Amino acid sequence: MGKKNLSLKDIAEKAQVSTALVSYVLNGKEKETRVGQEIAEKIRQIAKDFNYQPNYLAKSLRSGKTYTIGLIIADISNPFFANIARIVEDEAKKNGYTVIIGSSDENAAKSRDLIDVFVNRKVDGFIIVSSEDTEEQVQDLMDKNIPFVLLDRHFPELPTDYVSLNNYKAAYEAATHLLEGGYLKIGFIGYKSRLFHMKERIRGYQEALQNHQIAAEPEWLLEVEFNTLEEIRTGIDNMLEARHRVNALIFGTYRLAISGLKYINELGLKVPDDLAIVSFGQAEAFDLYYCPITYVHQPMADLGKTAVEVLVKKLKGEEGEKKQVMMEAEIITRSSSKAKAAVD
Amino acid sequence: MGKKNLSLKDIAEKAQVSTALVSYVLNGKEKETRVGQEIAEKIRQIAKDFNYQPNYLAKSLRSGKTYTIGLIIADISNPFFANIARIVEDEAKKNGYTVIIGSSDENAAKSRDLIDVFVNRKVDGFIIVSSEDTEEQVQDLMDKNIPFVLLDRHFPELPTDYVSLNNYKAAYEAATHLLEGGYLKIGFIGYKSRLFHMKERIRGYQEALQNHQIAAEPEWLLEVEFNTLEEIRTGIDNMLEARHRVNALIFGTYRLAISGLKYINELGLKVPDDLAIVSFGQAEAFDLYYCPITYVHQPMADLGKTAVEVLVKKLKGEEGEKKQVMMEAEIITRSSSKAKAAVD
DNA sequence: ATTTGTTATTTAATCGATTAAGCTTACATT
DNA sequence: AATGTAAGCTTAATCGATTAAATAACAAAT
Repeated sequence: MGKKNLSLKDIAEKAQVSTALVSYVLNGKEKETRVGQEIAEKIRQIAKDFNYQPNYLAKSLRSGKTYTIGLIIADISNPFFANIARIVEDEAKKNGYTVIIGSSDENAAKSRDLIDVFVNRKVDGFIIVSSEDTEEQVQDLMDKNIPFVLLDRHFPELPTDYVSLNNYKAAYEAATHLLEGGYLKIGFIGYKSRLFHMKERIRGYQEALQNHQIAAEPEWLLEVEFNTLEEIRTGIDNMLEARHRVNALIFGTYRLAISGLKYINELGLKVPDDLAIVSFGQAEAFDLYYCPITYVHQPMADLGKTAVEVLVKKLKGEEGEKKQVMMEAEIITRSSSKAKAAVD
Repeated sequence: MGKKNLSLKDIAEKAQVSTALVSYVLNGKEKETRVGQEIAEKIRQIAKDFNYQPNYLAKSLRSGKTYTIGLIIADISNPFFANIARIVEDEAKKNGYTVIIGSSDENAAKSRDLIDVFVNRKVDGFIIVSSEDTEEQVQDLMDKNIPFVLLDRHFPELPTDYVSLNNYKAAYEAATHLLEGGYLKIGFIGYKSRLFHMKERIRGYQEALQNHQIAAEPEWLLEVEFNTLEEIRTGIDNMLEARHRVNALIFGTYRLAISGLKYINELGLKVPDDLAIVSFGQAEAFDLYYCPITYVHQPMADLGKTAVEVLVKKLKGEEGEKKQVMMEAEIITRSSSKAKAAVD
């Protein structure tokens, strides 16, 4: 109804009391501050009648708290991050926080910009999916005592809170799953990255082969710079050369899998007979593929939820030790990695 | 370096001047306010040395502007909205705005909550993908003089700014495309909704059939309440009954298409021979499907970009008439709607 | 009558920036 | 010498809320 936004002062005038009383009453401090019953009731009524809404800017300026969380991800248009963002949004809301999201495009400079902007806007804390070469930014946050939690990725050499996945184990299990299905020549397509999570996926893949006495050919590991059809094409061609031809492929992210599968379709290869497939991450596309794709299920809901929990606890001052949570992934087996018939 | 955040006052003390001068200089008003050259330089230097960052809360409280845009969408984890969100984020940033995103889940109550929260946080304006039964909320914003632009969906009876798609025409063309390919028995699966954009898609489909002298069977139109396998299954079964069997299907959203295609796979129907397919909206999954899916391409980048432009213009006071932008979709033809051989 | 205590309320500083208005100088003009 | 005026700064109010400290009003105790 009311056109303009009423302030505390307006309510105070209407109730013929000072702003202090109004503030006390509306913030549930009437007991401690001994506000009279009648006056309190009157104030409450007037606030309600005029639909008083406090100005959060003023509140925040005074209290130093904005009840806002900055979420830095690589790209909100990537379903993996979008899913996480949704969980974070919901969990944050449950705790009375609003989320500002920024997409870094895996770019350290953009990430720094976003963090700066969000710090200026006085977010209470950050949830960050780190990009390559952002250790310094993380260190800065620690120096400035700004609370944050790293999500999905972390830097093992930095003593930060984080919530991420046991990528080594997940990759190890993915490879083992294929090996046990009779696929002994397994390729891996990931990103060329200094980021720990990707390194761990590769290490898991490699150690699984080693522990099964498989001597991996160097061509079996492809680390692309970007997810371009160009690179994927060349890499897969390489893996398919006769003298070291792979019969299974693990993709390090679902997007790489989609690019790879497109090319595999082009080549007319049949999954899983010509090539078995396991991918990290889930995708709608995997369900619709003629041969549903086996994937490493990342517990996005748990990841996001836990990250918010850890951060909110820090924000509420219920600190404790560093919270370093490592979650387990689960292999969802579908036909793309069906065990080989006992031939071959 | 500096641990604590310096305020204007701190800078002023270090420079031995009043806060007013510092404010003038750092806001580029030294000319109008005749600040001395030397002092100005000194202030600038000190601000730089100590990496002074203004407190946006204070600025906003004073100016009444937060340079924040509230974006209300149905669900950030839905790629369609996530893509739009990304565009909006980037465009907003170019204009110096930060975006807060909220997911309404197509639910009027949640939508209202989000709007309230964002209004309290004093966003400068809104970009809204409206849910059903939110006309009142839109009207409230108008009454309160809060700038906003409706995106992707609008209410024809409300005189608001909006940026959306010519859904009628897009659906008409989609149906016509199928008709011209020889598919005369076309079903449509959409949502049961009072929202204009969905009604328009249905109308476009229906009028295309009419104008081609096709008498549509009532079973050909399925309006689901929710996107459940249950409803889809029953509906498609219905459309496939012998006496009025369809040979082509239009899906009203990409998610409906994905659900529908899953069931079509289950049934063992071959696209496009048993059933031709056209879907609204694009999806990664469509590329990977054994028979790539023809779809109505929605110009998300243009939609998002234009919405931000329109809103920012309003925010800058460069008003004018109501901006009501209606964009055209484009049919991207793939094999799922390949013209029938001249048999049948 | 004075002190003490309790309850109920107001005053005013504060958060950090912006900005209209006021105050000093210095110097030019009459 | 008196007046005007422009340059260069400072003062202080303001945005809207919170909250420690001060004050008022009144009852009970000394």
